[in-house]
Amino acid sequence: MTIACVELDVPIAGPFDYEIGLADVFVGSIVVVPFGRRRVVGVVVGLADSSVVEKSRIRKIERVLPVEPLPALTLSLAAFCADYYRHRLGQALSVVLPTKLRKPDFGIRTLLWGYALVANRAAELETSIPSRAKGQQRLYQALANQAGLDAVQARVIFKGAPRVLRDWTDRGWVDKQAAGLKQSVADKVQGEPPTLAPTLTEEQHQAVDRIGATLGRYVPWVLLGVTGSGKTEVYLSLIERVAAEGLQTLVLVPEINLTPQLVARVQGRFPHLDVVSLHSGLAEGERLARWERARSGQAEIVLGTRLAVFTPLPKLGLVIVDEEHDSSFKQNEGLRYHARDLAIFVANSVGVPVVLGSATPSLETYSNAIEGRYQRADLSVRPAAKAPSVRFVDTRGERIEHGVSQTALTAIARCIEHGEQCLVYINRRGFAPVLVCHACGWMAECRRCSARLTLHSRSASLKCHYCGHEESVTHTCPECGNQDLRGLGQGTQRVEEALCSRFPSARILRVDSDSTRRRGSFAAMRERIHLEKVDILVGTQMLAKGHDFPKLTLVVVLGADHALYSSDFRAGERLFQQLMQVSGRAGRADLPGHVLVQTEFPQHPIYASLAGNDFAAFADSLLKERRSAGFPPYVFQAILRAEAHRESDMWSYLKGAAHKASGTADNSITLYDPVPSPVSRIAGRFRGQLLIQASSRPSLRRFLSRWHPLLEEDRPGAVRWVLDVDPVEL
DNA sequence: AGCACGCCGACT
DNA sequence: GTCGGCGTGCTC
Repeated sequence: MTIACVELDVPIAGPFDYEIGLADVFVGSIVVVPFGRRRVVGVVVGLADSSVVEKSRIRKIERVLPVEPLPALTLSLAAFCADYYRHRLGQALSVVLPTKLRKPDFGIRTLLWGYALVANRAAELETSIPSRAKGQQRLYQALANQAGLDAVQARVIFKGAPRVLRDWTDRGWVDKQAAGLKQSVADKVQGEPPTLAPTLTEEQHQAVDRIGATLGRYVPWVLLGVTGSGKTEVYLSLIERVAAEGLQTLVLVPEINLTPQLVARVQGRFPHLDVVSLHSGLAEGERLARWERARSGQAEIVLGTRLAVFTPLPKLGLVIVDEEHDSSFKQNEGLRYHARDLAIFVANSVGVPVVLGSATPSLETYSNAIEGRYQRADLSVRPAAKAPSVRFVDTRGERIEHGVSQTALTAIARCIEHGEQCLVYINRRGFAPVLVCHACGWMAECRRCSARLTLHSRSASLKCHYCGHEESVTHTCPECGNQDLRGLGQGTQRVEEALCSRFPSARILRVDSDSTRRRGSFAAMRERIHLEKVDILVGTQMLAKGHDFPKLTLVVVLGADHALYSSDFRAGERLFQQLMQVSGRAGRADLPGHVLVQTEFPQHPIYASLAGNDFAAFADSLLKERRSAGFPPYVFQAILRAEAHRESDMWSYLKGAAHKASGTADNSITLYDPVPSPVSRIAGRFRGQLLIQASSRPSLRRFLSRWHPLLEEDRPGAVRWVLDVDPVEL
């Protein structure tokens, strides 16, 4: 075994062969190798006695990073990703590694070096030491007597040791080797007050028992629990059982500010267990330290966003995906994976159950449940509250004031009078305010993107949400010279202003990404809401998810209809999920909740299902539609996305790709024509896409494995392309 | 992807 | 005369 096959984070097909030398190298070892004129980190994926590469070209592994090799499961997960999502293995492996481990200099500073005399040159070294240099002599004696020293010991013997040892190493008298890792970053222990497990409801109990009975083998579960039914309690009970066996649980959560709450809850419940959370807000060192705790098996509970699915867990006993329908589990750049699907792969490989929890599962998951591929456990009772009543305000028959109907205003007024809290929820998608000329119809658009600029009245600026471009508001229409430019559309700011003037004495809090950034942390806002220092909350997306606001009894939904116009076939599904989620915020124990949805289409089937609080009816009707229209989950999709500065380059590339596809596809594949992307130009690049549909997952994979290698052939240099397998957004 | 080599334009 | 533009070619 003199050759290591190493995968690198480079866009060329690997693996690359390297000579092993003296280092201890295993499959899974993370190594630093010379590559061209630089040094890069790679992962050893194989060992061999010989290589087909010409001997003179093979270089040597520089060093092995001072961490344990990646376990086989992690390697096979990366291999699956590479194959399924048509990505290079080396790049997939790089995604798996914590960022700290992607740097060739990792461990140079934290590494503890060991020094030993080079046997046949010891005499030479000894004679070189001047008789005055007592420290050097002591150092030499120690090296000779102890057959080796690490840097810390050496320093104790003689303060100038590091310098001298480096000098001796350079002269070849002393050998330097990694002797281990310096003490790792200390973990922060959060002092959460311990909480007791509540008594489970009959339904929760049943769910725990049924799922618990499948521990130890791969069984995919859908936990369909209406908002407020206590899914988390089911998770906690299962985690407890798994931990009692000495096994680990992986909990995946959406990418939101909610993670700390869940961590606190889990830690509070299991004060004696090691709970590790992994999310994007962590410093690199902290992330690595936590990753290490998970990888070593020390942490019993690993809770994190999509990236956490790659954490090596030696004693995995259970996987939980909370809010499994959430689109933040899909990564939309680089390796375009779906963490929920990978969680299923992981559970299947290890042989443990996976629980997909949601009040509104994705149709993919739901159809798996009703067709019996997944087991299903339902929580249909809200122990703490009744389901909210849902009403619709037909905006065609109403006077609308800054986007808010009279009916809604009246309801808000009544809510405040009762000393209760109210949430005005704005469906943000494409709902941002724009600057419009009322004389000629001109709208402020981004010069580099096919998108309108969003008006931020507070900063008097126009911003492009796609390329980040920002300019100040003009007061004169560039088309017709008119001075009467106005904001159109209900941004959260406008609604806030309107509500302020209508309810001058009410305490109004706006929660969106802008206001959160400016007014401090999200946690502080939650605190205010909890202490009932807020009467009216105005916000988007951020407010929809899993917060328990005690006095919230009224939810007003604005801009829901936007989803009904969308070209994305999933828009309806997403709207329903959002509305169910946000309605779930309303009402607690003794205070019944009300939801008011403003719409021009009160009789639309989506709204009817929402009023009945009936996910099943909604999902069944959508599934029927999807089946007859030939959409997922009944077909399997991939999208080739291309972009170029010159539109014609992009089109000719996509047409070429379509041509290659038609030569590769069998009759299970449907090829569509290249079309412009929904935002057809971003930052000056024209974007188009080509949709592929297959009647089965295997046939899609077969097709992609043949088509994908052709996509790089005769590509005009200026064209960039990516393949998105199982796209979530069109 | 990086990184260097290389071959043409406007500058101290 | 050089600094620097990005085309093109290579990486075990």
